[in-house]
Amino acid sequence: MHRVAAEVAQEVGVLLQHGHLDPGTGQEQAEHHPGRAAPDHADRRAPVVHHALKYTPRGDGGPGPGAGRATRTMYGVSSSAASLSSSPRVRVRFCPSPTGTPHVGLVRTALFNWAYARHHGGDLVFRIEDTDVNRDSVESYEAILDALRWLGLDWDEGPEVGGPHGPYRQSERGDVYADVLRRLIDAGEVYESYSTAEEIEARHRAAGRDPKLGYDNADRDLTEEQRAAFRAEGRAPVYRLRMPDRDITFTDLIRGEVTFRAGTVPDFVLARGDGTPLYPFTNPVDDALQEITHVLRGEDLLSSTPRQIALYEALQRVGIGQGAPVYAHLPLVTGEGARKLSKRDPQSNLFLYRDRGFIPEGLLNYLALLGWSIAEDRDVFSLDEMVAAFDVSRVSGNAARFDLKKAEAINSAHLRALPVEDFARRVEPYLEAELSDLAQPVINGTPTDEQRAMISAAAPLVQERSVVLSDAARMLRFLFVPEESFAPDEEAAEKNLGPDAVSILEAALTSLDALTEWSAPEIEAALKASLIDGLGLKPRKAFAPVRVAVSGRTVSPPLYESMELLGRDRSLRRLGAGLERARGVR
RNA sequence: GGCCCCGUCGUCUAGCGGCCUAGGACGCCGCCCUCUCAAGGCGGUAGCGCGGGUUCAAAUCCCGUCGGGGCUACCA
Repeated sequence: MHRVAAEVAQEVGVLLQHGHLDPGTGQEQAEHHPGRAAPDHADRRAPVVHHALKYTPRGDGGPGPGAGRATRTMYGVSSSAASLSSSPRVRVRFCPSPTGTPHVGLVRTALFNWAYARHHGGDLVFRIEDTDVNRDSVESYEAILDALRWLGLDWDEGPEVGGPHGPYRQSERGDVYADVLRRLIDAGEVYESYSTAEEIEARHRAAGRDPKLGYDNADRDLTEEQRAAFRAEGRAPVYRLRMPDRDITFTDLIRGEVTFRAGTVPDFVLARGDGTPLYPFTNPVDDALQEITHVLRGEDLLSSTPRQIALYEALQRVGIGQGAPVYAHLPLVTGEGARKLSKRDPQSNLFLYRDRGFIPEGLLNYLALLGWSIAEDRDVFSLDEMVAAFDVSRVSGNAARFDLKKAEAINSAHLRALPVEDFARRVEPYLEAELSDLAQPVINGTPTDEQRAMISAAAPLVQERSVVLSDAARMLRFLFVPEESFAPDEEAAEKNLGPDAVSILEAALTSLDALTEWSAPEIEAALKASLIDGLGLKPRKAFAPVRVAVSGRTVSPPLYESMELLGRDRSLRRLGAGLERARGVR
């Protein structure tokens, strides 16, 4: 499943074609963050390298992805030194927390980060934010890896590929956070706070303020005596960052300038009393240490940005990182009722789409449309085209509703565009699943040569009638079901294999039995002669019982071709069985 | 409640002061094609939340208003 070196190398080829640096965006970075535009690439890395070396990756790595990685690095070096000095190499990250099943919103974020990195010839860092032992699971972690591989979204640093800034799982970075926290405390940036939620609320009420205001910064200036007294009571502190007493403004690539007024963001908790680091702490710390330059994330995190910016500034004062990255807050993906799509929402489950037979090309294309458009009059495009065109500043700011119908339409366009052999190969697992209800498995992992030949022959008949791969599998089913297991769909039989069908099936059987050559054109001629001309029926009426008797369904591949593929014996036998049913014998 | 974001067809969007009697796509409706279902072809339906202002000119800029959403944990 994972990309082999050749594929990676191929993709680097694509990068070489499309990966020119965009001078416009480079310029913007420098404008938005003058402090970041370090004159010298090496200088910029210097303070961080010290830290990275101190915490060498442990279990994370294995060797890098060999040739592919080397090539990519060479590419990075070969992009002109001038552009490197004026705009630092783009480094973005994708940092899910492994809770629950991968979510389409999560994938959209991954896709935009991936596309941004590839467009700019930069790096995508994949980091796992598993700091909540109560919610994280290995199943979820593996599901995320599975999802990214299935989609073909690769990463330059992270689990399984390693990299110079590991470990890439936060659960393995405890000593990093402990050390950083120590430095922030020593520098007076962070203080111990002993207030309980009840006490904070009580203080607000006593002062006539809204009790829901949140923490009131009351422990900012506790004396050592006061702290000792709290400890003597057996209370454990939490560690809070001292927020600056001024407005915090940043320029969001999608939303423009955003300002949070001084005093509206309370001092927040970085770590529990026992030292357990929390997300608002670990996330910026790792972004700083891993030299992330651009943060593309969901709008739900917009309101935590001022806290993070304050943290980056504090980190910089203690010699860690280069201040805040550039932000782009992507619009939320919503479901019914304009609400944020949640993990509880069934339609958010990525694997549901895979199980139905969405293909990565189609799903990714649709997800890209949730907030971004490639051109005024176009919405079907490849990943390569997206990489070439992607510009995060052109992403829309409004929330986007996930529309299954449109997703299906985009997917079917990609499905039809597949080379037919490719399509046939991709149908195989779905066909296996389609047939898995039978007592004897028909396909076991890999189809036999004979089965493959049948799939290939039938693929052109179903490819353009399928929206998802499971549609194709369902239409192909009748070709693979053993005769003893074959039974028409009950509902279809009810409607089409009744008394009316007797004369039709008799006539069809008679004319087909007389054929000396079993081919689609011969079958067509025989059927038309006996049913349309002979019985004087409308085609629609005439062919329905034949279709149901042979394929078991009212929806099938084209009838004559289907019968040719099924073969003379099986076709006639099924027509005979259908006739018996129509006569009420059965 | 507070802070912040957003507001163009039912949905996703194009639009960055004149090219807009607002373009595309999905959906929906009709017709054509037709052995089913699709696909394909042709046509149609439908939108700038509201009110002020700036301007010769506003969907586009400003203000207000209304509406929707997000966040508001010792989760991420």
